[in-house]
Amino acid sequence: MEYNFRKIEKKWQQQWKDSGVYKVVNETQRPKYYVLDMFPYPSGTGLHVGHPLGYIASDIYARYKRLKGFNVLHPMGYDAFGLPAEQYAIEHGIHPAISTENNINTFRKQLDNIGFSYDWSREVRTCDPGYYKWTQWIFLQIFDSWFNRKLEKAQRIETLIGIFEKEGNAGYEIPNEKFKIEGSGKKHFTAVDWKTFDEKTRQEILMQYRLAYLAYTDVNWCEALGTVLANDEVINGVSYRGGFPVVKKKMRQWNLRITEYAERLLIGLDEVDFSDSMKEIQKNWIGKSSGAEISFKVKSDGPIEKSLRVYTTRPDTIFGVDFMVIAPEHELVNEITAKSSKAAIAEYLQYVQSRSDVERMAEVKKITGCFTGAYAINPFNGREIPIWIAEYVLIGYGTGAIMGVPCGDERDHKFAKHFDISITNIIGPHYNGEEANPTKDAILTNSNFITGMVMKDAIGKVIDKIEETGIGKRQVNYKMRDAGWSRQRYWGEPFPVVYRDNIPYAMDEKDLPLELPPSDDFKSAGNGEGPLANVKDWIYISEQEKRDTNTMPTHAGAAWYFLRYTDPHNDKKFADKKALDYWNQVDVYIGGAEHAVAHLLYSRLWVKILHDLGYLNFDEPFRKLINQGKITGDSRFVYRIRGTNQFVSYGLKKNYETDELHVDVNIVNGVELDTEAFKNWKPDFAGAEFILEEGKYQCGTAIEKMSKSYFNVINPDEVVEKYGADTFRMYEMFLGPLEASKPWDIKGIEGVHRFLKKLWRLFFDEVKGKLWNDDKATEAELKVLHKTIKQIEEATDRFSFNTGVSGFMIAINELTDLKCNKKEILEKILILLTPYAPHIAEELWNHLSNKGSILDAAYPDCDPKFLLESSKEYPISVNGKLRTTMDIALDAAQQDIEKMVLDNMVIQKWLDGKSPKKIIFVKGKMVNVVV
RNA sequence: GCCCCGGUGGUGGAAUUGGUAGACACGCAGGACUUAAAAUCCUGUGACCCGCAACGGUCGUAACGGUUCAACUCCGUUCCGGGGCACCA
Repeated sequence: MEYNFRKIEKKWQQQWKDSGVYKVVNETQRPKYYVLDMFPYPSGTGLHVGHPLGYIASDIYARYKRLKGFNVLHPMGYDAFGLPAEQYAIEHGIHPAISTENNINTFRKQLDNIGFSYDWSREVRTCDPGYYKWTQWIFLQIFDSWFNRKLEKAQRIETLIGIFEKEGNAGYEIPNEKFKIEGSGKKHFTAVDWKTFDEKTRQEILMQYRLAYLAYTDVNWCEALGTVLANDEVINGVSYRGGFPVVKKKMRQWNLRITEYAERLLIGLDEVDFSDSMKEIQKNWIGKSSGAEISFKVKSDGPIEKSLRVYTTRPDTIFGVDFMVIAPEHELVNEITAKSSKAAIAEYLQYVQSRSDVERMAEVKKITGCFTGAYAINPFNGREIPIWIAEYVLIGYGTGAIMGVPCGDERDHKFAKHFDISITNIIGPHYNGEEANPTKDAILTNSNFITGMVMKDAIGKVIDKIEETGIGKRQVNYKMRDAGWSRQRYWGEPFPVVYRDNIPYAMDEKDLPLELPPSDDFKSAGNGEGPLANVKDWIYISEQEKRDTNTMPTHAGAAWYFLRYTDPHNDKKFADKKALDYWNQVDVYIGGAEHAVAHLLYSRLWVKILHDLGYLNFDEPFRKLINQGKITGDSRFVYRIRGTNQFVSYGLKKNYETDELHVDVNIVNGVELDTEAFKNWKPDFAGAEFILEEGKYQCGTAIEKMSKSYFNVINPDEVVEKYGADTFRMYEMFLGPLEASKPWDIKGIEGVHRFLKKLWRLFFDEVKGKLWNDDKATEAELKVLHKTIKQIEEATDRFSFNTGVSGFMIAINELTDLKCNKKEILEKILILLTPYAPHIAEELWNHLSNKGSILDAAYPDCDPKFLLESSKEYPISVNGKLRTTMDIALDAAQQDIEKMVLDNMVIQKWLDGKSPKKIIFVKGKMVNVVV
């Protein structure tokens, strides 16, 4: 009987499906464990071999935890809203709902092929009204909340109204500094004021506090896509999808006030187990810096009433300030510009306006600026400091104004040199006159009351002083901006609000979901409005009532789907509290690093808000995050001699003028092209002629992203067809560490396949049939078994699945050498193997025993007494008896050791009078003693 | 420029807290079975030296230096690669 993996795998996949073994219950005494994959966007191209890498890892871990006695939640679903489906609809006239459904079916077929243990009864799709009802509902909870800075948590908006009615907003600063109340023009109001405000004013004020709010903001507008993009969707001034230009545009948009959570998002990183680089990316994105805000009196043609506020992280350099720079958009520009400078400033402002973001970003090194003719007064020594405007200072960060310290900041130094501003040296010999030195360790010179102090110590002293004198304050800033939450698209969640008098009001919960209206017009309606604006009878409910024409970004559905899996069919709540409490945090989350910023931050934000509002008893969604590496493609090229249909082999191409063309990797064996297959590949190449080297056509190679257009995509279905799902699973793991990126390389797969065949041969012989017996296992065989249990368990525990696979190979090699066919041993090996290669394990288990499904087996414990040989300690002879070092180390009497020690001067030196804990032997010689 | 991660045979990669570096696999070479091939199995495989032989010697984890009885592992400097951020004051 031979290893017929096709038959075996089909049989068991069907059996698992029919028996529903992977269905998970919420009610049980067993401890829970939650293993989650990032759910995929069901693209039209299907899965390639890179996608399942993370899914296989999580499946192994989920199955492993199940064997360990945990009740494991291991679900899968689809992030099914999104731009590509809509683009596809515009190009091909197929409704997004239909193409998405088709794509999901393809995905599902491919996933089923690999033998995953998902509980498909819990599948979620973000585009399903039964799901996005709750996305909308959560959005309304966010809309209905504000962030209480005193308690550092979100609260219901009613609590804020209560405060306003009692005491006005005195202790509760409006987050947007620039906002002014209509009519009064002020930022503060009393309880009495509040009572006099009309509905519109009240709603406008509340909007300033809501965690989901409407505001006219500069958004990243992409004309080609007809939509707004979030900051993280814009890369170097162009859209991340398509690479189209993006410009700033003021639009009334929904935003999430994520900035209020900046500090908690930062602190929360300490509690979770993410990789260093992942934490680093999030920290950078949040971009916390601490320093001080300082006010400077200003003088121009005459004294100016308003003072200039600057933000600095280095108040210690206050005496090295040689100029000030304010952003061109700064509100003081007009007011302070001296008559003599008016013309020059106007010209400069015009220049700045003409510059697009792309240009500004491309010419970062270019130094431009213009003197305003005004001066700021250094409050400590009265020195007059010229104020400039320059585009390198951004209006959106800090106060939009900086103090220029050329000896300590590189940009400031270049600016000073370029405009010939004299430079004050406050760090003595640490400044060489040629380039700035940003040190914090220098001793200050020329610095009034802080002269002689070390810079980093002076920071606190200066801040204390400016707070004492009331000219400034300690200040923490974050780079992170609020998240734009409106998209001018059709295929997303409609905003569950109704506008009356242009004020948005939350829809009643019982009217949710607000379903997308049927439509087949997906082109943007122009004027910055999305396709929904075309559906007039949906948008206009009545003359007074109007809906929002935008939809939410795909991040919305993905920001909470892991909560829905706990109770996916609930139509009364987003999930039952009991289910949420039981399943709690995701214990292990596996997915790509590309979601580091957007998806993870928004998920963390939503969970924190839901936690603050009392819906969850945890405030970080993911306890541990693992980023699987990408599997890249291994492309092949052919070289066509220009203007001909002749193709020249790689080694000879330098003799001709050629064009490099990608060729389908499936018709190349190694680097050797199958020339007949090539002729049949595309009609253009039917008459191709080849210039060969040594009778073969050699292709060029390159490692690049796996993509249809590079013809380097490997479909997992083909690999599974050829070698089987178990081989595929083990091979993807064997390729290397889960987190490393690596090119797809089929060469090694034979080795893994051979291993499974070798395993099979321990059970079956083609001639003799079944081989196993009930004999008692020998000491040597037990050693192999227990060493293997230990190794696989440890490897699996630390997600080192590549060493796990190796562990099996070693075990099978050793058992083959021992000719071990003992049922007692083989049974246990099969249990260990189940997470990695479930089909073959189940099949062999079925032949071997009548104990039911292997999926119900318990993970075996390893017995330490068999592990000695596998440890790094070697047996030696002491007084004629064979002892292991572990024996010796554990021996309380220790007489033998003392005798040995007396014989060995080196050891005596190491021991230094203490008694040994552990002795290390190498090849029977003692090399070290641990005391 | 700043921040994070990494660099081990021909290749992918092992080495859990500093303790036999190179497990396991690929590839390669040789052999067995076979008319032959495939499949399977066996042997060898970091470099160099010595030798009839050895469980013989020397070197060796990007480079140099340090700590230690002992360093792929810890510390310092440099080089290279990958990722992130980037006029963020």
